[in-house]
Amino acid sequence: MELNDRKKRILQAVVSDYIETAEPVGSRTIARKYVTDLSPATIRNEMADLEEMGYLEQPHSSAGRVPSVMGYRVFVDNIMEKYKLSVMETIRMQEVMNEQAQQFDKLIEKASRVIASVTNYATVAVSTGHKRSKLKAIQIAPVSSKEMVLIIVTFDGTVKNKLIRLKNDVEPEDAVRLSKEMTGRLSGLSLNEISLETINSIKNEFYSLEELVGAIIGFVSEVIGEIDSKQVIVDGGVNLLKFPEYSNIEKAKEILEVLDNKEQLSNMISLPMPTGNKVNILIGDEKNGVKLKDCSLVLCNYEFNGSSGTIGVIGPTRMDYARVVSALEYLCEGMRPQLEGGVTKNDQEKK
Amino acid sequence: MELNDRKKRILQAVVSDYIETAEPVGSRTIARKYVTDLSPATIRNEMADLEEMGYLEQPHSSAGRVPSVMGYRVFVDNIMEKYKLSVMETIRMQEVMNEQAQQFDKLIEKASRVIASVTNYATVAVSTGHKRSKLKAIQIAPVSSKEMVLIIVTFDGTVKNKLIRLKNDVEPEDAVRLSKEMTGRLSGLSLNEISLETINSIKNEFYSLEELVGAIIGFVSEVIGEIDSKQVIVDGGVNLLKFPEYSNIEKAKEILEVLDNKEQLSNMISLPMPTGNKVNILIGDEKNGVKLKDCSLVLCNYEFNGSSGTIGVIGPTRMDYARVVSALEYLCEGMRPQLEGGVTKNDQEKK
DNA sequence: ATTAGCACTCAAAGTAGTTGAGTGCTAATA
DNA sequence: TATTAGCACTCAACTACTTTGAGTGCTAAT
Repeated sequence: MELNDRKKRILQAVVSDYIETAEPVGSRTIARKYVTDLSPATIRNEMADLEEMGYLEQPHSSAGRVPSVMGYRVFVDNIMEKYKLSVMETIRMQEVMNEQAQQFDKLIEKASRVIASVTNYATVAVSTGHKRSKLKAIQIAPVSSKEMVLIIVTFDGTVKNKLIRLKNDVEPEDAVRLSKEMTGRLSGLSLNEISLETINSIKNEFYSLEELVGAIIGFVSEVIGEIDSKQVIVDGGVNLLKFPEYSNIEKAKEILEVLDNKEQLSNMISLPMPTGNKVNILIGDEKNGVKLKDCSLVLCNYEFNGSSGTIGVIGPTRMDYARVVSALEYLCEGMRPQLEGGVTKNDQEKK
Repeated sequence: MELNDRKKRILQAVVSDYIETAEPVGSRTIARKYVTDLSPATIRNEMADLEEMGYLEQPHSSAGRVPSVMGYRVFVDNIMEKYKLSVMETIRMQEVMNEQAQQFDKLIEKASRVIASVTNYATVAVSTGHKRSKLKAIQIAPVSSKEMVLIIVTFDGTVKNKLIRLKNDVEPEDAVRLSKEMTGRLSGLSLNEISLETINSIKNEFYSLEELVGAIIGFVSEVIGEIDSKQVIVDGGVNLLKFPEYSNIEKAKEILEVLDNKEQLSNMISLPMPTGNKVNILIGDEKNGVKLKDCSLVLCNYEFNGSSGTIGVIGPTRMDYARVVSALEYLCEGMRPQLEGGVTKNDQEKK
């Protein structure tokens, strides 16, 4: 049997209505609200076909139809129309993009927050590719003779700092010299390219600053660890509670617990880097080993000053895919490298 | 009527059992499990008295008794026995205290996490008193000739940084000079004592570095803003979902939404600085304007290198107060100033 | 090919009836 | 006089049964 035009129209009606109401959709409803040129009986016949083809399901024999995972799939891939973001929505997203464009880590945090609030689902973001981000500078800023702030800056604009207290005095000049030297030797290397030999040679050269050098090395490895164990940001978990699919606590707990488990989330999101920075939609079934039956996940990759990552929206399978996709695309597009005086795509569109 | 010893025993039984089971407690249960030397009938009479006195309530006429807010109050103030923390519990808390003792902001984050996981309720922490924390140093660390990391360090060990990009080149020497000068002039001042005049005089003196000085001033005011608008940390919200009082979604949503609203939380927690760093227990009724009827809040103040704050546990009124109080007291005690070589109270106890 | 009509299905909502944990009161007991 | 056994009473929670209505599939008419 072929998915002809009429069948498509009816499938679209079922999915759209179900997305809106969360109730099984009957033939009458469709005839009244969507496909007014056909009678319920005809629609019933078509729906029976669609069910046979695997696009629809019936919760029980006298209920309306509900989209199956396959149904959502073709809806998302072939039927769904592009959602046009409202002005308010674009403004809210742009505000964030403009505000804090320098610091990678903060940027993602803000981005997650907007996406959660614009889509009304939950957001998850991880920064991968980070690993490859190269060291730009190591700075030692003396606070007092025994206290230093260590700073590591990478090429993507991530800044990590640590306040340390030393037992021995260190002259500010020495600190400056050391940081210059370390920056010189280590700059351009990716964080995990820094070898023990390099470190040791610095250690030998600055044997008088042994304690400080030790602290720096400790900090560097700490930062490597931190950056490698990708940062996972979650926002908008509570949003999900307003959907009827989570009105029973067990379901709600299930998903909120997943959102609380950064480890698991990271696995779920970061494995399946799909094509370019197109959005990728995972529906229903198990996603990367994490089983969240009735959830969908819309993922989008972003890039920013050489670092990249994935930001995703988690919600019920009955998610407003069109809106979510548009929002994510707009945001990720707007997050492309912001070089000095650079113009992002969204800016251009506005003109 | 007087709250004699026998009544106290029975009240204790009711509260303890209700805390454990979340079910109304009947006279038989008490006679079997707690007050074995009295018959159910006698206990019934006493319970009727306790109800008349306002310490107990009946959900309906043929149910057992449940503690009233007043009942919890006297339980907490006069009846409850101190809970002795298990070794595991103390170890878990100490690990955190020792690990990241230098940086104030990170410390509180970790502390919240442990408390949530040790108590199995939700934790909320704010850092107040921060406002009074004094500026220790302003550092400018050049990354390249056009990029600088600005760093502000306060006396309590808070470090804030920001990566900025300038239009004009700045010589590293100038940056060093400027940061020395600014540290010299501003160090020791609390963040909101920094006056416009001081700022302007620096601006005049370093007119050639106008852009950089401008950026720094912007950053300083940003940091003041950030520190004044207290940082609110929340953890363990999902923990609450396992309690039957939140098995209906509306209730769950209500409390999780409060936990999501940092503004509201901050008001709820930070207003009622009670005596010293003793714990303070708010039961049931409205707390500082936020109405969360069936919740209790156990608060404890901490101090750390001159900054202070409040950490609190939120849970159902039927909370294991004794355990929560002990955990909070232990933790806040352990968080006292960690000066070089200093010994905290908990360390001493161990010996 | 479409549709009106009708019998059929089944979850959800409503209606009793039953059960059992718990109470309060009274009269017997230590 | 304080305690307790005994008993009638209450009421949420559970079960079993009925009703309702939205929705279906099939058939015969258009």
